[in-house]
Amino acid sequence: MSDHSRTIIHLDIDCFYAQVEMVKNPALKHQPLGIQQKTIVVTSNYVARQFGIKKCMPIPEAKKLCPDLVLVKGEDLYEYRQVSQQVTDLLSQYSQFVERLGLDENFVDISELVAKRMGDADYSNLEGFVYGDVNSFDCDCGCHERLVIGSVIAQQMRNSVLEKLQLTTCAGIAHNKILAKIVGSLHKPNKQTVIFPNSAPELMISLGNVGKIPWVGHATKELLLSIDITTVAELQNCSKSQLEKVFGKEKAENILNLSFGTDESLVKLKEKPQSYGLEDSGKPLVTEQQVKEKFKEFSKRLLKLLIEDGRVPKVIKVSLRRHNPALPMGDPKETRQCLFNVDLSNETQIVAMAMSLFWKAVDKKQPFKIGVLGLGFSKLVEKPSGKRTLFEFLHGNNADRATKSDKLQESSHSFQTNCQCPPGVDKGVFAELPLEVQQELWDDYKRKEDGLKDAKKAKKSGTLLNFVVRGKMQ
DNA sequence: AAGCCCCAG
DNA sequence: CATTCTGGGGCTT
Repeated sequence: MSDHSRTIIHLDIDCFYAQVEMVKNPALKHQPLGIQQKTIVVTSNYVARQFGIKKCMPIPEAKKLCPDLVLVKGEDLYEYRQVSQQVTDLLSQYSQFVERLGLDENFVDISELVAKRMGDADYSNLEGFVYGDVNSFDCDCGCHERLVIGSVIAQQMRNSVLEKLQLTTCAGIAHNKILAKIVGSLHKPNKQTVIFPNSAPELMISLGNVGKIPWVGHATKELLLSIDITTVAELQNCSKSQLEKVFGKEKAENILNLSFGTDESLVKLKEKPQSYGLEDSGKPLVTEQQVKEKFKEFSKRLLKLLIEDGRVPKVIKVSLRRHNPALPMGDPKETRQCLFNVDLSNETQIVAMAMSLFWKAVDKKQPFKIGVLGLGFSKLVEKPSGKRTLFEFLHGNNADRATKSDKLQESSHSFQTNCQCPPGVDKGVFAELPLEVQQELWDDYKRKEDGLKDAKKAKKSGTLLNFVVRGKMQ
């Protein structure tokens, strides 16, 4: 018998972008509402869905189905990202193990909280729907009691999200992630569903096509098709050796397990994002100036995100897709990235780095047509404490005038003794900078070098901590 | 470390 | 107007 010791909630915010817009403007609540990105409706509220509006539906088609459809632009995800983080923060009151999936979903491992409430009479009545036949339940490991308590906690969680953030949600409660995610989507919107372990194989079969299994995407589906497997039932009945014809040993076992609703993967510790990126697929860009303008806009928006995050990036990445009149499916993106060894100093410098990466991918002498352009930052490291970074200095973050001028004086005393152009900085750009700014760049570079070493140590001990706390390696 | 692919919403 | 704008992880070099 597999392990049922955990209790996991999957929480999914109903039609997320649309709900955020309805909170901002309650007049939209009773109108059909679609969120527009470029030429499509990416999501819609439930009023609009009654008209048959679907995810990623082209605007003209949506308007035909529902002439009164109200459209709100949602290409800048900034506000959605903020509300999403508020939800995750709220859930963190229930457990340190909260894992985000996109902006509108969270897994929460509430095993500890459940253990504390076991035996409390108040927590003995199941909340919400149950998938499968409760009477056929036959496991005596205590999972039934834990999941019932889990359903009560899920209801409290959803009440809390509704009260504090005015958002309705769906929840799935199960002993693992995949089952929690699947059952949560059975009753929508604003409902919750629990599944007991013995109903797992039946739930999985009810999905029908293997593509409905979470983590089985297009590529995996095609590989399964190549060995004549299209349904979950067929997958459950196939042998591991058959799967190993097209998958590696590990992946084969993993997929077979998933088909039975078996999933040992852990809910990861809540973490800040590992990267921030922006991209735009507007009209094709054909001149250097157009590309530069795009990068400038991205830089502004990314700087805002990074200031709020508080960490600084080590890597800058440019991504692009060449405009291709060819067929719809493929998304062959090219990326160029490099170490970004200094703190972000200003927009101009970021744009300059982005452009130099751009020219690594695109031949400067040839005409070009860029369909999608993106800019991102990753390898985010904590800022050294105490001293402000150049980044904050130039953006006036938490800086009073006296401190600023003190800092300049400090710098101007020492710049001649110890200052070079740090690796990763354009030598020409560096030479143009005021001497005290050059010094600041160099100091920041040295601090970052030290910070990186610390970060590596911290990562190792973090992993060890997980092992000690959870008894398993992530 | 860089670049691509696959997964998700 | 014709699948958007993200973010995480793995594999190969």
